[in-house]
Amino acid sequence: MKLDERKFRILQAIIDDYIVTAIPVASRTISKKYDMGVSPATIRNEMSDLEELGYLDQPHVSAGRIPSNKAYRLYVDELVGSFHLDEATQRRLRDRFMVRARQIEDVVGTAAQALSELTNYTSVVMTPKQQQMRIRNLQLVQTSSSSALVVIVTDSGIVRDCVIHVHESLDSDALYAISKMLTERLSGHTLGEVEGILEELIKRSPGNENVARGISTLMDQLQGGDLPRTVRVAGTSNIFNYPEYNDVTKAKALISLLEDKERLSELMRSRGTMEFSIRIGAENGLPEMNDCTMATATYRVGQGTVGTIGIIGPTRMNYKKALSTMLFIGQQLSEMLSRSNVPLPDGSEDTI
Amino acid sequence: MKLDERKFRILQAIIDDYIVTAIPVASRTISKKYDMGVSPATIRNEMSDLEELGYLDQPHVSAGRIPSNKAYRLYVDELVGSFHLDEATQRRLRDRFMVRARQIEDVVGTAAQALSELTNYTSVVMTPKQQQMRIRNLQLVQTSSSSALVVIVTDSGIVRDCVIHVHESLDSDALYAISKMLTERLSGHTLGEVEGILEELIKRSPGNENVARGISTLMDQLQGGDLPRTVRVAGTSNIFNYPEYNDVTKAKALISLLEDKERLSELMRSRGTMEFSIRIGAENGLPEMNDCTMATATYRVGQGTVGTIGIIGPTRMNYKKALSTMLFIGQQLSEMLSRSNVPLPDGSEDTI
DNA sequence: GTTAGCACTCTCGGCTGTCGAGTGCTAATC
DNA sequence: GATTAGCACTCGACAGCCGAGAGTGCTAAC
Repeated sequence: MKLDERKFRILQAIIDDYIVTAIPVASRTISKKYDMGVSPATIRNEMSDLEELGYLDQPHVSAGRIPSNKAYRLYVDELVGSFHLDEATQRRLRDRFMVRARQIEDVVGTAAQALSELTNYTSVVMTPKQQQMRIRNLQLVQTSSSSALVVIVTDSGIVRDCVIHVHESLDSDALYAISKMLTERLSGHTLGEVEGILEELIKRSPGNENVARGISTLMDQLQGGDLPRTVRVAGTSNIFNYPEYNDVTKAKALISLLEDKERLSELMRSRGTMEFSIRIGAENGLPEMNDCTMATATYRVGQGTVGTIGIIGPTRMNYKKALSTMLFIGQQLSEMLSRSNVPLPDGSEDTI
Repeated sequence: MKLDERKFRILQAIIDDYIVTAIPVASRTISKKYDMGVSPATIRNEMSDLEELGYLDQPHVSAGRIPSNKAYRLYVDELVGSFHLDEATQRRLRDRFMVRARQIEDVVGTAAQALSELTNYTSVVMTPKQQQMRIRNLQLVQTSSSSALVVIVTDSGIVRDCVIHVHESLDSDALYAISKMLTERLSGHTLGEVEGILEELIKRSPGNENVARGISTLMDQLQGGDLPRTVRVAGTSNIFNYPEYNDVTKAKALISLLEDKERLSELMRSRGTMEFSIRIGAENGLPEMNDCTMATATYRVGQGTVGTIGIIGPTRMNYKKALSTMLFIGQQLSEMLSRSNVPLPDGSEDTI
């Protein structure tokens, strides 16, 4: 049996209907509401075929049909490429991203917020691995007589910092001198390369061992090799908008997952670096995500560095809207973080 | 009718029982389990009196009694002063706070996490107003040819930063010179005083107007006058541990509140600066908090600056445990943030 | 003042019957 | 051969009912 034109249209209609109503779709509904030009009985025959083909499920014999995950898969595969966000929303989003970026976490927070508000689903945004970022500037700032803050500015204007111990004999001027020296050596290199360079530095000028080792340890932290990267979640309570999560234990399981940043970043990391990925229901591989779809997309910071942005919603999510919003925000994020100058709004007053 | 010794003991027993079981307490339970030495019938008479006095409610005629908010109020008032956390937990908590503090947000995050894990309730921690913090050091770090990061280190080792525009003619050395000058002028002053000082600076040396104005605008932001201050929430999913929130709509309302940082900080701000405050049910003034107790305590950063730490749980919360944990963590937080040196763990290697 | 005894009330779970929605099948029709 | 009308059938949702169990309030006795 093949999936001919009409079967496909019927399947599409069923999915469209189910996405908004969340109740099993009856043959009569399709026949009337979607103007198929055939009677319910015919639709029923087709539906029966579709069920046999694995595209439809039937909760019980006297209920309508609901799309199976296989159906959603077909549906989104068909959809791919047709994602376009209306101009008005695009404009509004662009404005929203015209803010000052400081720590990458802030930008990521804005993105998560926007994404969940626009889609009404829960959004998850993960900061990228930072090995590929290039250092532009490094500076030590005295925080007490024996500690200093290392501030690293990367080529995309992103700032990272960390407190380290310093020897008491080093005053502010000495730290500045060290900063200049380090900036000279390290600028243009990626965070990933720093370790090697510092090692060499230690070999060549043994006097500075401690400086180098300090920075090196710091780098490890900043790269966050195996550490859980920062994950921002927004719109958690949105899951209650969907009857799928009227069941308290289900809701609890999902919310617990959203709170567990480790598992969540594991989940997102497993998507690899494909431009985008959609996992429907069991494809996610987690029991608490069995009636969820998680869609993710990557964004770029500079060259080669990727972060992940995603949405979590019921399998019957409004794929078209959700995905186009997500992809657009991902683009915006990439653009904003890859401009070598952090943009400042026009008319900004705080100029020195 | 007065609340004599025995009535009080009975009330206490009812509350203790209800706190753990969450089911209405029967006269027989009290008589047997709490060893009152009188028969259920006597207890019933007393309970009847207690109900008349407003300390007990009865869901329906053939159910046991549940404590009213008035009862909880009496109970916690009686409890005040007897909060003590066992040594083992204290030790564990102290260890947990022996980490590197950088941004105040990080410390606050740790505190929130610890509080929710230990109590099994939801925790909320708000960063303090920062007007009262004293500047120790200020440094400008070049982030691009036309922008710089202002890093401010306060007397408690807390770091704040912000990006500002700078004139293209200023190179790294020039920025360092400006930093030194500003540090000299501003160190020892509170963030709140900066504005005045900068104004004077502008008057005296008109050449530097832009510098000063830039920093001043920044200060406004950092103080966050009326801006919502940072609020960290942890253990959201804990609310599902309590049958009070088996109702999805209730859970949704509360979780939405927890997500709305503006309302949440408003709620916490309204507590004033008392050492601690406990609001039971309707005392919170929000419909979604009607079966919740919210307990808050203040913590200090340096002198005069206070932040708020709090827990949200069902009205029948385990007050003794919850409050002693909260108060202890508040203390730890104060201590850690008020030590003028940010502590570093022993054996730390990253020393320059 | 305390308590035993008992009638009374109310909730909860299980069971039943009805209603309505929707299907599957068959036979007639195009 | 595809489509459709008609009808029997199935199943879930819902309301109503019943009995069991929990717990009280009251009364009368101690």
